[in-house]
Amino acid sequence: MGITIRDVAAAAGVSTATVSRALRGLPNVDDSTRERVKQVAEGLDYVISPSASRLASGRTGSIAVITPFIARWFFSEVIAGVESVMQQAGMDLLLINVGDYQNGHARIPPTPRLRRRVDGILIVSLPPQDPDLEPILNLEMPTAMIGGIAPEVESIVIDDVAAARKATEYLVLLGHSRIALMAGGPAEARFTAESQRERGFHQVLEQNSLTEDPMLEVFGRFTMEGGESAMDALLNQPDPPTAVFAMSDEMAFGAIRSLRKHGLEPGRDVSIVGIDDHPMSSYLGLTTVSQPVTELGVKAGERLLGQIVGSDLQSETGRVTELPTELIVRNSTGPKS
Amino acid sequence: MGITIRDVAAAAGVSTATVSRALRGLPNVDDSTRERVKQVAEGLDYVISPSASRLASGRTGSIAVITPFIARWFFSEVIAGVESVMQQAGMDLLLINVGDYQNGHARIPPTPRLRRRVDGILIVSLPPQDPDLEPILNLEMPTAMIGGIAPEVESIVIDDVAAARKATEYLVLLGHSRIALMAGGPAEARFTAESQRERGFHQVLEQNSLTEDPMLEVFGRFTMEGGESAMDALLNQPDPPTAVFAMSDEMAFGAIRSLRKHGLEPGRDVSIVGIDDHPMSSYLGLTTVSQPVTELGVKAGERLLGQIVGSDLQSETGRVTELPTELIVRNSTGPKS
DNA sequence: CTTCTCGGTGTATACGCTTACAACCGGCAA
DNA sequence: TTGCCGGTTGTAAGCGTATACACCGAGAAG
Repeated sequence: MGITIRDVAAAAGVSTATVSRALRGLPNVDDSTRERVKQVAEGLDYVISPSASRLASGRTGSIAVITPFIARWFFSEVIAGVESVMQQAGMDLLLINVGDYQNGHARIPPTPRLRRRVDGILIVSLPPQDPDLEPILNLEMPTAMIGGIAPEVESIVIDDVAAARKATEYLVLLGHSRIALMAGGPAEARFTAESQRERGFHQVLEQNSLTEDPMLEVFGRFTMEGGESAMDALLNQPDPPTAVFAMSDEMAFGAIRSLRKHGLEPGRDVSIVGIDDHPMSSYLGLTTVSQPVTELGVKAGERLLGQIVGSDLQSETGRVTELPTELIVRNSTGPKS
Repeated sequence: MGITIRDVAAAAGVSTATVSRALRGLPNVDDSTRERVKQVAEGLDYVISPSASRLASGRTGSIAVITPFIARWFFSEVIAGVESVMQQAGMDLLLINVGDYQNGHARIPPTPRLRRRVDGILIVSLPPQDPDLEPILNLEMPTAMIGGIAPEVESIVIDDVAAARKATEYLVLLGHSRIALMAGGPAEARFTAESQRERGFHQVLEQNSLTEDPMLEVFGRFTMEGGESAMDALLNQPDPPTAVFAMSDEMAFGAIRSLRKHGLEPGRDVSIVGIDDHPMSSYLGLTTVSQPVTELGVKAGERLLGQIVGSDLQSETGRVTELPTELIVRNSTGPKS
């Protein structure tokens, strides 16, 4: 049915080996020969069979992207970034959604599916210490990670401690002293980023000799709804905070909504800072610490490709690349009244 | 390096053929034999080589999803839906981002990449009449489409005419007569959905004997920014509309922002209706016509799978499935003052 | 008892490409 | 003239699985 490399070889009057070499741009092919082969291949409308190529060469030409979500903003942006790199490199990307780790609905990471199927693995925002991840990391395959650091694995991250510090310091600068922390969930089973952000938050409190009130730590599951009810809870306390550092913009959106519901004005009555710079943030006037999300995907993709093609497995492994973040002041923050 | 089907066969004391049959659940294998083979395979930590399997069987076990965007809300939701189906079916999905058709930045759809690489193709929201799409549709491969209808291709859509009618009728019901239409772009190179929504809009105007003012048709490129400037333009007209039907929620968000910027209150001074029921819509109180986005992906995935496995190529082809929409009234709409 | 049927299994080839290795060829140094 | 060398090309052996076909034995049908 399909036309094969043999047809091309016959038509061009060369051997299949030469066709293979010519078409893949290998050296050791005479220019005129290569040109002729290309012409013939094009004329015959020949397209290589990936399965055959993969079987013969042992390279799969695809990488796996393992994420807890596909549709959420952060993840879809990251995936888009990775895709753009892989598209250029001619690599396929295999989307693997393991479900929401934090809430325990995770599917087990399908290690066996990966074994002979991909040349590299990109892990996005999964807790590196998760036991389910171990078999994957033990696969001895080029691997990169976004938003998490594991030994021997190349990582692309932002400086989450610094990001949290920027947010918190700004709130302190505005005169706030009762500052709430809106995390995703309790300390168990936290993403790396989450722990780091908490660390940065606490550092700043400490350096400014502010007392830490455990009542002011709430969980918003990184969703708008979660953020809203977390803020509700804060406002119902006898001595509510005057400022909130939310670990994500989406939680911050929820918090703002809660404020409005209680007749409070963000930036005047209560200050809110998020992290992300979600497209809606400028819309809602949310002060936030931006992170280059698409860029995270692009960089990680590039690094992973580097590992795969140039076998710099040795030199690159374990390297950590930090991408910059920036405080963006809008009007969800203001001086303590 | 890897262990192959031969190793399993030897260890289980059967032929490779039997192993192949046993592991894939084919009939004609004795239960006890099958069990033993499975045990051995598991014990040996055997995993099948997809490339070999694909080469031998001719099935690739993957489908292509062709979209103009990956990260935008609608598309990432659709992709998530498709992924969930494919994951269950053990199919890989190959993401192919062709870039923004409407704005002409499109990469050419990579037909050759598809030829021997996938068992089916899912086209999401691309204009079916686009000439670049023709080679893909001519591939004679199981194909499905979301948000577009082409002859001989199975389609999953919403009734865009009806959706637009619901939105527009509601505005008319509220007493509005100068109603603006916020489309994505000019009539050339429109998505199917876009044309249909325009049709529904005009139908309602006509049925209510409302005059159509060409000045009241603006373009927002389906983005928030686009919606904002389109609304700006409307408000700067000598006789601005009292209501706007936006073809997407994101444009409606922009429109609301524009209103606020001009000191106007949505729902009181100007009414706005969108389409989508984007998660932010409830947050912003946007009246909208909801569509089951993830469900579109799920259904399309299922139908495509149906074509691929059961060779009901004949019966399914050309079928159009409509998913329901619903008007959701919030407070961006109100009676004409 | 013979013949037929059919479930279970093995044999062996095909799938389409990559690549190690061998072969060839012209030029150039010895 | 001979030998060597590097660039170019061909030969052929896989890569790991699926599957058509042959085969075998046992129970059913006659």
